[in-house]
Amino acid sequence: MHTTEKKRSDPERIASRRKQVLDAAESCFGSSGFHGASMAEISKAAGMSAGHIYNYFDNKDAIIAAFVQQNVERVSTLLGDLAQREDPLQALLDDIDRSVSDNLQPGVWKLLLEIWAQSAREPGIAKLAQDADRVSRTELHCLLKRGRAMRGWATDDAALMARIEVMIAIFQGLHVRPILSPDLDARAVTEATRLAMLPLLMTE
Amino acid sequence: MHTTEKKRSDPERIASRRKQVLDAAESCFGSSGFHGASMAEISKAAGMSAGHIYNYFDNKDAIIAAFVQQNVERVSTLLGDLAQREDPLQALLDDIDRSVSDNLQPGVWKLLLEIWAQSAREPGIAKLAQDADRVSRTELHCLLKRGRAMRGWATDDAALMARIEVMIAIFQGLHVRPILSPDLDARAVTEATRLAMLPLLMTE
Amino acid sequence: MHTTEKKRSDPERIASRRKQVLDAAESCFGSSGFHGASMAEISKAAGMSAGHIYNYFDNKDAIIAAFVQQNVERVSTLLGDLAQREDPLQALLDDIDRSVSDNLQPGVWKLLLEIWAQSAREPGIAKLAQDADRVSRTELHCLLKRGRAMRGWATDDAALMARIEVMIAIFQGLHVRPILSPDLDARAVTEATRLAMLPLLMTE
Amino acid sequence: MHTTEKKRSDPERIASRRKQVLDAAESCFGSSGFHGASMAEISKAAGMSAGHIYNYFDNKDAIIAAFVQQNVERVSTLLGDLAQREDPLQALLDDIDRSVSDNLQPGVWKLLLEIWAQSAREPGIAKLAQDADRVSRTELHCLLKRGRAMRGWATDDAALMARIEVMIAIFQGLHVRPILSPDLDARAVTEATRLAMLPLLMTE
DNA sequence: AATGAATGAGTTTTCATTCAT
DNA sequence: AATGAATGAAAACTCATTCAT
Repeated sequence: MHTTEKKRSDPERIASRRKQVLDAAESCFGSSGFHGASMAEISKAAGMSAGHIYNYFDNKDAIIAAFVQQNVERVSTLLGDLAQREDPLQALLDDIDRSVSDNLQPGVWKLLLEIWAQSAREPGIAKLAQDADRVSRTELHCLLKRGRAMRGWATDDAALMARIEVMIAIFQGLHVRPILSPDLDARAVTEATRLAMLPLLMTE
Repeated sequence: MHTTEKKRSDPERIASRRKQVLDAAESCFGSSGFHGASMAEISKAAGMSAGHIYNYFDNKDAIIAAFVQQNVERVSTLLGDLAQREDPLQALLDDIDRSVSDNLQPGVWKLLLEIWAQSAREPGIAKLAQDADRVSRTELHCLLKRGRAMRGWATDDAALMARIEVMIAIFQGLHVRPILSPDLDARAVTEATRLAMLPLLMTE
Repeated sequence: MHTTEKKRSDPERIASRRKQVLDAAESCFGSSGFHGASMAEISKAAGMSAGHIYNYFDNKDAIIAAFVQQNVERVSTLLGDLAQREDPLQALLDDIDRSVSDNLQPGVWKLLLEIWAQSAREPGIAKLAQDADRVSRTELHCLLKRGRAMRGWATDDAALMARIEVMIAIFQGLHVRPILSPDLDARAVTEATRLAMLPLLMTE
Repeated sequence: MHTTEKKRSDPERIASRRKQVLDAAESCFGSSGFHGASMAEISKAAGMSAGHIYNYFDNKDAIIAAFVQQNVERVSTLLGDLAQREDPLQALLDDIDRSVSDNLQPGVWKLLLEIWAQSAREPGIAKLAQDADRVSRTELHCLLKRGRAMRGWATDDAALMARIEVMIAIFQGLHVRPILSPDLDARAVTEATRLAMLPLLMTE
């Protein structure tokens, strides 16, 4: 049991255990919300005793924070893809189909709403979310600036940033729609979204 | 006992007491969220014992429900104004300045997020919010159809409804932005919003 | 309103109000038990505000006590009837039919059980019930002694009192039976009761 | 950790904890009644925090139910003894001394009254008590029928069952007597009880 | 005499967190 | 490393009782 290998405590075992907890938390938070999910529930889903979780996280808030961190980082990944593309403006337009239908998926918006609502209450959570959002905005700003440069358009940084705010608003707003309008027509909404995005992206 | 006024029992005293509780709840919900706000906290803010609140509301959920109801009804009022205007399409465009800065007000978005998150969890709350949203959508649909008719444009109902979804998404998304991007430039965002709204409103 | 008559406060109006409350209490106690019946419930049944009841009773316990008092006194009335009869032993036997079916009535045993259980907890209530029971026992003892004298039987007071205890036990036990054995055959039980009573009454 | 014993988790530790709670409940229920006994009181008597009790019982009602179940089962044990005896009729007569003095024990009748009163209110409790009572009646019916057969007596089932009802009524009534007549003469009552039981048991 | 608004103490119950093993 | 028994603080809610009117 203690030759030298595997079981010996620290390096990646801890990371694996934390992931195990965060995955369990994701499922619990999704069905019950941050408050509604009890440590007992999470520990059962994680296949780990409640007490043991405290060896990996200081307290429940730390789990929430780590979970939020993990989720706000996901967005960056998406932007990374865009950065690879030749013409980012066109790429964004082309991706609208996929983005819209992604955003309308339940299970996604449930958790995002939970995160946003929590950000509105807990400054600590707000900071995490704001930092990630700022990074995304900046990255997007770079991309778009490049795309505009390709087309020979001058860029007013403040104006472009405002357009980015509205573009993100559209997608984040689309997260809210399925809650309030469960029967919306996803295909038609995709069309309309493209209509709104077009001037934001393709106008000098 | 004085003239005819206040004190003796039922008709509007109850309404006034309920309002007193709902106002207190609004402030507590705003700072602590639905779950975080305790009845003790609310009762203190309402200047009323916790036990007494139960003479006006069956339980805490009933307070939340009444609060949500009150807030989702506010939107209808706004649409009522629009209905008065001669050219609703133009009116919407003209109002963007005000709408955007309204949506960026803190205290508004805090509570709306709370409501949306709660709708994602509690079917009862979801129903309230969905019903109100449906009414607003329908009303808006009427208005826009009329505006389009004035211009001699034909209307594909499904397509128009999808545009409405996106327009609402923009404004609801703008509620989320100040949480994640507290330093955004409201003026510039207003401009960008107009840019996105234009094709949704003014395209055949 | 204040000529001299009626409304002028004290003498019997108070008694009438108290009765009004006690009647209401009887119905509430019957359906909810002493603890389960709230003052609000009682006050509604009495057609009187909760606060006003406190002008006639010091507190809820006083209502319970008065109610118990009222009920334990009822028994005395029944014994009064027997005292009129020429041959009390025979009278008791003759009355078994009626007594048994009385005791099996629901609504009677519910309240009696409540009273007995309360007596087992509250010494104050116990005293009321014990005093009334002692009076009944003594009265019954007199009656039976007279009946035995008529037959020329000598009486060992202690032994006769013990028989009385058992006779009362039979009837009080019959109060319990319908709770535990809701389908019992009342006619057949009457027969069996007579069988058990006979030696207690008619043996030298 | 020592040998094989106690400490580690489930099988009988839970049973032991439940018993610990039920014993505490017995003492609290005895002095304060089901309603009067608070979880705080019970938890103190059980030497366990109130919250912890909820790991063993769903809620207070479940404690009451388990307690009632435990108590109504006790009766069956007594009947089991009788079944062993050669002549059950004679055995019942012989046991009257012991049965009567058992029934007059305080602490027994307190709790039984509580149970009966609770049965009169809560259908769930009523069912437990009725089921146990039915079993006892049936068992007793068997025994007596056998005893009668030994003597060559024919048995009218309904009539015999009615006698059983009365016999049980006598003993259950004797539970009530000490509350209302605390100074009764136990010896003399035993004699009188035998007098009443005799025709119920020994008559064709 | 009468109301019912208002209180506050007390109830059951939940749950994050700790700690002996 | 891992458990889960145990705690204690807080939550929502109820209700007898009081008191201004």
